[in-house]
Amino acid sequence: MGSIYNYEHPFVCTDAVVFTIKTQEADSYRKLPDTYLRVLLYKRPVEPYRDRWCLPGGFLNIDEMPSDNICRKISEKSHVDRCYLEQLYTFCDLDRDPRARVISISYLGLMNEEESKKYQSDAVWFTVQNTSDRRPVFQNKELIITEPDFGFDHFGIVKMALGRLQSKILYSNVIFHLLPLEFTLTQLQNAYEAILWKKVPTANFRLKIIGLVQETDKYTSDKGHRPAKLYTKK
Amino acid sequence: MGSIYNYEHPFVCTDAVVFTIKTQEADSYRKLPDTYLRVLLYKRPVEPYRDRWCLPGGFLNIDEMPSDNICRKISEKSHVDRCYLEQLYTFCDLDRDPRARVISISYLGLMNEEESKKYQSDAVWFTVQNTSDRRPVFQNKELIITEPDFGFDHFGIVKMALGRLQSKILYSNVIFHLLPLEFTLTQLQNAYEAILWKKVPTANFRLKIIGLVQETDKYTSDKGHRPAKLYTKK
DNA sequence: AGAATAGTGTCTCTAAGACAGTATATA
DNA sequence: TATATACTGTCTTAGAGACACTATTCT
Repeated sequence: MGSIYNYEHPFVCTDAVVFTIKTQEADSYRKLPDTYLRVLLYKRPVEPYRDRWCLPGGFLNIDEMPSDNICRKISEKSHVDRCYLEQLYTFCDLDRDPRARVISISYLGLMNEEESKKYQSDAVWFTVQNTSDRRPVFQNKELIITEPDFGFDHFGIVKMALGRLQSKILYSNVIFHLLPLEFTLTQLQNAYEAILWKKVPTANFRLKIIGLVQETDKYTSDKGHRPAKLYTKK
Repeated sequence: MGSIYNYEHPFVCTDAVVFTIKTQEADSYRKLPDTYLRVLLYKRPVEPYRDRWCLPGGFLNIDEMPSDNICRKISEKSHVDRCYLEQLYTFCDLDRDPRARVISISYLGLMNEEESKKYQSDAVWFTVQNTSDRRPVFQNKELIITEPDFGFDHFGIVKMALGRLQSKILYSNVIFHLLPLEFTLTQLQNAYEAILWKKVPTANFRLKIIGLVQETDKYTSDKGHRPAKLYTKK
C-alpha cells in the first residue's frame, strides 16, 4: 500500500481559542473591578484575510503533536508557559481556506490571569461580552469586533469554544484553570458568572461548589470590609 | 505564502464507530430476546495489522468531507443508507500508523436495527458487552475480541465512542437513532440499559423520558400479554 | 384463574432556587 | 456608629431512586 504516498491529501493546521478571566482590575481609576472573559486574537499580517482578526495556530508539522504546535504558536505570540488545552473540534469545510484544502484541529485553551499578562504586541486580549440575543461581541480599548471582522471560519470556532466552556463548567473542574492557585469564593463566582453571562444566588453557588474546593488558612487583606478566606482546587 | 504547497504534511483518514441495537430476536430458538449493543468491525485484508479487527474508514480525499467519506466506506462495506454521524475526536499520535504520519478524524455513528441488517460479509457486527471491571468485550458467534486483536489504535477509539454514547444518552436524544421509527417504551428502556450496562427502575425511567416521546394510537400485537403502546420521537 | 408483559401511585431523599438573615473587617 | 463585602439558615419546589401496586391481553 505504497499508493498513499503520492495522493494529494488535505493540509492540517491547528487553531486555539484561548480564554482567560480578568479577576482583578489593574487600572485603579476604574470604580468597578468587574470580571470579564477574554479571548486571545491577533491581526493577520498576510493574505488571505490580511488585517482580519484570527486565532493563534498554524500548519502542523509531520512529526508534531497539535498541542505542541499550539504551545509553540502561543509562546511565540504571547510568551506563555502554561495553558490548559483540550481538543474542541476538527473543522473540515472544503472552502474554509481559499489557498487549499486545509482542515483545522481546533483546541479550547484556558489560562489564568497571571499567565495571560505575558502577551506580545501582535496578540491582543479581547473581552467577550454578551448581547441581548446572547451572541458574543469582542472588544478592546479601541475596537469592537463582530463576525465579518474575523478571518477564515474563526468566528464559528470561537462560538463553539464559548459554548463548550459554558456547558463544561456546569459539570467539570475546568474553571480552575482560569483562576490563580489561591482564590476566594467570590472570585470563583465572578468567573462563573462572567462565563455563563448570568447571575447566580451566592448561597446556592457556594453549596454547589463547596465540594470542589479546599480551604486554606489564608485570608485576603483588602481594607474596609471582612476578609475572605482563600481556597485552592481540591 | 506558496510555501505551504511543498512541505511534507500529515495524511488524514477517517474512522467510524458505528453502533446499533438489536431489539428483536430473529433466532426464535433463543428463549430470552435480550437487547444488545453492537459495533461494526471488519477484518483487515492487508498489512499493516492484516487480519486484525478494524473500524470502517479510510483516507480522506482532498475534495471530500469526512462524513461523505465514511458514508462511502460504510455503504461499500454494509450497503447502509442512513446513519447518524457526529464527530468524536481527532487522533494524532505520531506512531498510530506504522506507514506514515496519519491523523484520524473519528466519528460516532448510530443506526437502527433495520439499517444494520444490510451488511456485507467482510463486515461483522460484534456485541459490546460488559465485564466485571466495566471494560468492553466484543463477541460474535465464533469470536471474542479483546484489546490486542484490534488494529491500529482502534480499541481506544471504540472505548472513547462507547463512553461518549453512554454519557450522551443521559442528556440528549441520540438514542432514538438506534431505534425504529415506532417503538415501545420497553424497547426504549432495553436500549438504554444495554448502553449504560445497568438496570433502571421502570417507573422512574418512564417519568424521565415521557417528555421526549410522542404517543401514537398504535399498539404491539404480541400474544399472551397486554399490548404495548407505540411511541415516536417527539 | 394463571401467566406474561405493560404501566402507575407514592414515599423518601437530595439538590436547585429564592430570599432573608448574620459576620467581620475598616473608617 | 455606618458601610462594604463575606458568608449562612431555611423554605419551597423539582427530580432521582426505590418499591409496591394495578391493567390488559391470551391460554
